[in-house]
Amino acid sequence: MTRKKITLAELYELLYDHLNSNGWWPARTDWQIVWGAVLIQNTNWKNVDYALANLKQATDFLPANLRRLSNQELEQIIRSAGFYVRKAQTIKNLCDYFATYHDNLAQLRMKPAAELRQELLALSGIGHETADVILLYVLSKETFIVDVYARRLFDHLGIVLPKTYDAAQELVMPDLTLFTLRSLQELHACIVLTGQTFKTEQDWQNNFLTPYQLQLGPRRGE
DNA sequence: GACCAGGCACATC
DNA sequence: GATGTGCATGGT
Repeated sequence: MTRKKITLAELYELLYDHLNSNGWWPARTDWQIVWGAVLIQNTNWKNVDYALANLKQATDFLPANLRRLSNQELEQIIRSAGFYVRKAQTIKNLCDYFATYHDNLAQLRMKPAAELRQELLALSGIGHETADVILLYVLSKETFIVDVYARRLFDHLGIVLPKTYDAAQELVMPDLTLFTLRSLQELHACIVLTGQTFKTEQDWQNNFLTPYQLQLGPRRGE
């Protein structure tokens, strides 16, 4: 059977209508999002939740308080999230970075997205995905997060994304012009939710997305 | 007990 | 640039 071709915007509408995304990164404050973005790297949310609860207790998520902790202390606080030596160092690196802006996120948001991305990627422990999470949810920059959930969903909709992060993102980027910051956050939330909703191959075989096939817009310069 | 979960840096070819 | 490996916990 042939599947109906839909655009990314149409896919977003389908996801929005069928899933209760409640649309946000699960966190109350900007700082909590930043630390959560690091802690979630190759881990599950439950383990991260334990670590975040400890971190809130110890620091209220404030960078100024985090800086007072030794690496060893921080490691024990976030231990449950796994890879804790590296993640503690990464959080410290972010603290140093934010310190150069006096922990003023409003000031950071005034800088261009490309510049911010470059600065974040220069920090050890911050890769493309983590940088994009911080850009999209904390620094109010419009971007598309290429995570395993996005790859999996696109795959089931007939599009295998390129292996390298930049190439994958570039392929999706032209279609993002129709999205607002808020809807891009919602889109990512919905995509994550598909991954959490459809776990087995069976789940993917028969669901509200089955009749559709994604068609992305032309790439720049083609 | 094996396998997995919203990565990343580094070594090697 | 592509591919392989170590990092570590808690749930199923």
